[in-house]
Amino acid sequence: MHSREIFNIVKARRESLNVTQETLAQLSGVALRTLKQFESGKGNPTLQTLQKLGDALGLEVTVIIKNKGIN
Amino acid sequence: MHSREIFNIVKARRESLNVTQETLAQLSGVALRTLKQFESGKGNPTLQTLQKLGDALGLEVTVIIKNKGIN
DNA sequence: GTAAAAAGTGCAGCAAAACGCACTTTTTTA
DNA sequence: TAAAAAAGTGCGTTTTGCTGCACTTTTTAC
Repeated sequence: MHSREIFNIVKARRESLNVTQETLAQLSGVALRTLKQFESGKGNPTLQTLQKLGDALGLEVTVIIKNKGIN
Repeated sequence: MHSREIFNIVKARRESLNVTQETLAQLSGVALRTLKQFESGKGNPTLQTLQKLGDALGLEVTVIIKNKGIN
């Protein structure tokens, strides 16, 4: 599970845009409390929630599924 | 939201391995009912649930986040 | 150094993801 | 084509992601 890394990217992006958690919450439709959880490294987000954050931050969120090793 | 496509990949993979929904449920730890929902195109999975299915199917599940357009 | 802004946290409630069960429908196979 | 296996569905329960509120801590700006 690499949700920690995902949250870090979201946070970095938000900061690089000079946007507060509160503003991002409003823009994305994800609750401030939820954002705070994510940025402090907790949580198991749904695809929909990730998508909302990505949309608001101008990020393209894609799930890649590929074979592991030889098949 | 491309969860539909993700579910299709999971289903295709399961079928190519000749594994039933029931067996995949056991192997992955995701409930049979939940799998059925997914494969019939419904649901908004968490990263953890996707990961469980990927693990059981020998698939690598990765979330890619990249900039949209010019930044 | 202090006030304001932003970020982090505990707690409780709600909505929905995940689940189990019983049943029906579709597909497979003998 | 009948029986068995697999897949799909309705419904109720449990679990947990998401939320709001109140508060504390940290960071920023004056």
